[in-house]
Amino acid sequence: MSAAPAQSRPGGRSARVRAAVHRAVEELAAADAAEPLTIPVIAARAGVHPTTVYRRWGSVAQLLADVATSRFSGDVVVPDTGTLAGDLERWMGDVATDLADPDVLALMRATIGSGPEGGCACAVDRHDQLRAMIERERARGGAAPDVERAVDMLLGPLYYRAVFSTQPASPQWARGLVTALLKDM
Amino acid sequence: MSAAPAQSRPGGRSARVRAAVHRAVEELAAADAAEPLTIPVIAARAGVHPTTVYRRWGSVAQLLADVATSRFSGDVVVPDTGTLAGDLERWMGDVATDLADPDVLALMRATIGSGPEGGCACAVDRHDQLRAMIERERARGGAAPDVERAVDMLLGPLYYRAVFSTQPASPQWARGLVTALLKDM
DNA sequence: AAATTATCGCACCGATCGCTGCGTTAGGCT
DNA sequence: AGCCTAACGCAGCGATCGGTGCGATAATTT
Repeated sequence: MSAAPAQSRPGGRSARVRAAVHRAVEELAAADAAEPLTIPVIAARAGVHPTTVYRRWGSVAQLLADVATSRFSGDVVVPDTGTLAGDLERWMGDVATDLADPDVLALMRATIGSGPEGGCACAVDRHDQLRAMIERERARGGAAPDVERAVDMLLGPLYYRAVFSTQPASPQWARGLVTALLKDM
Repeated sequence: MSAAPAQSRPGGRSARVRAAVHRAVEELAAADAAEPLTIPVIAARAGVHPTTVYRRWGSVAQLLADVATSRFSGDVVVPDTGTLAGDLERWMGDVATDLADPDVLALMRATIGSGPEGGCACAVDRHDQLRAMIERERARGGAAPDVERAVDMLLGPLYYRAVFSTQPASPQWARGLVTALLKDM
């Protein structure tokens, strides 16, 4: 007998159920809060029994955090154009394009409202990506602004417009933030 | 008989009930989502019958929007120090101090999650205040940055840190954003 | 291929939610 | 002071939610 044989089973049907539930959450969050966004509703849309959702995730807040973490990680890759300005401009354009989708925004809003950890789950990955680009530029020998300052001047305005303002955050405008950041340093 | 005698009655008990419900929403939102934040719970905490809340507000989303509009309007006054830099620094310090309260943050998060209009309800007043200060400086004959740019560089980082980051937004740091904005223009 | 067991579906229960008549209280006006 | 009616409290009604046993299914290992 072994010590710990196989504690988890992440293949096949489990993965399929997980994908269906994630998709249902995104679709329901996109339907501007007309749907109550509760576990039976999510399960019904996913074609899955509510019991499964209760057992795997426990609460809507945890489910939303899981969905947000999956959604806001990995779909934007860190570019490598050779210069920090080029990297940042391309990356900001991609992030802005991703945030232009109303469905993505709705998911983000719902996640923020679900708990204190929700907001961080939407942004930590972007934070890490930004730090990676800046540290790479420094390793290359170039001058780069502080990560903290870059977050304030790039992610700050972008996410503010997405959540708090009615003004559109176009990729062109987002790229303009990069030049404003790199100008005075 | 008059045309429209008295369609509303905002005094006395109605005002008292409104204040109690608003207070209950703020307190429940501050109790980090452990409470379900539903109408019977809000009414019970306010010492008010649930029927009243259903009739006056209809849904939790509308109630939250009402509370947020009341809370994020008027508690910060537009200063008048004579210079734009002085006005902005004092104002940003006040706004940052207000946002440092975890209860205020919890209310903001819940409002954002309640509907697409929630985010705007938390920021429109600050937007107007910022525009007022900038237009006053222009009427004074001085040079002032674009309102749009000021929103991006001041409100953007401040609200981003409040919602998406774990980094504290101290009043000193918020005042520093003003000098960074006014430096390059 | 057979065994093992993590995972899912089904039926069901108590609790709570959202909402609606109806009577009562108390602001606002003459 | 007295009337009028907006606003509130009470009782109760479907409907739905969150959660629990128990058997069935299928992913993984031997």
